[in-house]
Amino acid sequence: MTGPAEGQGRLPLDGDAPGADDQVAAEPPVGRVVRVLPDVAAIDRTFDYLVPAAWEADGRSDLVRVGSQVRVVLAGRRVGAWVVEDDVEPPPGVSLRPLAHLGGLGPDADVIQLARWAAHRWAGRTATLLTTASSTNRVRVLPVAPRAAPVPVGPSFWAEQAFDVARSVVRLAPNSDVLPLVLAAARRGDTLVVAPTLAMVGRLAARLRRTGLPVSVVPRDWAGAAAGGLVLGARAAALAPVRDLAAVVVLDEHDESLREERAPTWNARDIAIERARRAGVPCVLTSPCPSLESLAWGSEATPPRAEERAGWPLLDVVDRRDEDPVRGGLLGEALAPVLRRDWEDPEAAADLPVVCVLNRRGRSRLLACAGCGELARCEEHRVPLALADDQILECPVDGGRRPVVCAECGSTRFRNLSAGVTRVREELEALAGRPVVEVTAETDAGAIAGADVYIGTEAVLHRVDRAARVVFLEFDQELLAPRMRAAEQAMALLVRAARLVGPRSDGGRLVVQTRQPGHEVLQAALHADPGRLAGPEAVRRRLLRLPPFSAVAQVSGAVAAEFIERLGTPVGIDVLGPRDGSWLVRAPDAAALADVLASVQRPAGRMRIEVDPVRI
DNA sequence: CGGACAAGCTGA
DNA sequence: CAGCTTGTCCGG
Repeated sequence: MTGPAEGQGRLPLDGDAPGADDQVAAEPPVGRVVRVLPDVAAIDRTFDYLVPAAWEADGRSDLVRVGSQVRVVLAGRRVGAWVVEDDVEPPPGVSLRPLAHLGGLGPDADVIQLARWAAHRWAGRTATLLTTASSTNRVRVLPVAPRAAPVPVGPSFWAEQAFDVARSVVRLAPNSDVLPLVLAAARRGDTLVVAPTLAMVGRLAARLRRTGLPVSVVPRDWAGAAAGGLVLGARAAALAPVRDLAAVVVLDEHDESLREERAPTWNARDIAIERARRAGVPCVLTSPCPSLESLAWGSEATPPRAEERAGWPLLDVVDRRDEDPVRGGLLGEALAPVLRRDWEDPEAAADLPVVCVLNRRGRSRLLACAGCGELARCEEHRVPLALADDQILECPVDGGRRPVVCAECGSTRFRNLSAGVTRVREELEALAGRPVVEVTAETDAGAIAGADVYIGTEAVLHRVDRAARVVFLEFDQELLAPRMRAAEQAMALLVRAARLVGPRSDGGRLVVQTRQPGHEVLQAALHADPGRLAGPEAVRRRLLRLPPFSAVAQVSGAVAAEFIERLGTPVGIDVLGPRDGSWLVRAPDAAALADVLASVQRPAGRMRIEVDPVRI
């Protein structure tokens, strides 16, 4: 058994039926009793209530079903709750109170079980996930089930094939169309489609509706989803109602938007996978750059080389080591023609802007050798070294120190490469000879319109729809970020940019400035072959016993130390830290990690458990 | 979480 | 030792 520990603070397991000792039922009949899970922070257990006899008369009792939202009086106050079991035998000796109020219909028994699984998997409360699984407005009657419409036959053989295996990872170039795949799924019956952003969901829903298929977008149309047809949504859709689930599709499974940032840090991809497994239906993940987690989970289907190449833009790698290391700023000579839109076909993309990306995120300063331009980096951990003082270079991973000497040429002079967006904007303007608009996550939409050149952090890639060129002014920040997933995250940025500029056949082109032109991420994008990154990355992760070859949780907060102490070091579990007040708990796999995190009681006080942390 | 209650702290 | 604070427990 891998279920949660029994007893206080945990929901009963399947088959953990009350009244196991089957005594004579001598109690007087009390009427219908339901088990509810209150939506109260710090309570993760169930309570039993009577369905009021008066509800029989007006039909309200018919709406008391597993999943229904109700209000109950608990410890003297009215709180929201979900019915999680019907017709239960209450434990002896407790006086039952009646339900206080009926809300609307909620997630069905399967989704409740799924939410319980997810709460255990990510070490959080079931109620948090049930909130996500529930309608935002009250639903008492489901709409009439839509008539099954004929699904148009897509032109793609690969789309049909994807569903012949239970676990499929379909690699699709950034500018490939996913519609054939969704149609192939819809041909099997009610399908759940999870995408990272609502923007993507909206575009896809509009196209599907034009084919005449019944489409519900959650959370807006929760009731429609429950009634039947295709169900689309962002990450919360993984827990949405689907009438008769026949297939599950997760688009852009590598995208970190599929992961909830607040604890429990559940990932919609992993919930969708589990949901399909429980329902015994095929699950297909798509991505231009499949995550190692997905590749470990399912079988990868790759498109023909020519087709995949066609879906990527061209990539211009500007090797900044060649530039004058003393005089050169961020903006080398190679950028001038791009910024002045001085390219072969001046008509192409005439109305589209040039988008420049400069990530200040992480604030890690890069040091480049003043002699040869090589970056100061730790060979062992592949991260940039920081200047501890004037004489010492320090590795941010293990604190290892070495003298300020370039590993390539022996020079002892280094230059700091940091430069803020604001200053660079002015330099860009001078170089481009036209206005340059700065875009950050805070820039309001009205200010973003009609400029020829934009500059911003990676947020700019979310704020602009199309571009003639995307230029990464300083990509080494991404490639060398001291995070386990730095390479995958850098790849995801290139994918996003690739969609802004379009495929190479439409003139799509990316420009990346780097001092590591041979880096696997750049080689993968250059050759439109993400396998060139995934292969070596998997080797590294396996060697370091990092996910997906283990499962990790980060424990932080005021009472983290006490929690870690209670945890001890069970067999097969590593506890690393503390580092900056937080610990890492590592287990062989996600199930073992969940079990160990649930094996001890949490101390009272503030604590955060981040399962599958992104920034380790 | 928030109410109930018990165990500790203070002050005249 | 009342009156208050702080801590711990528990809710049907």
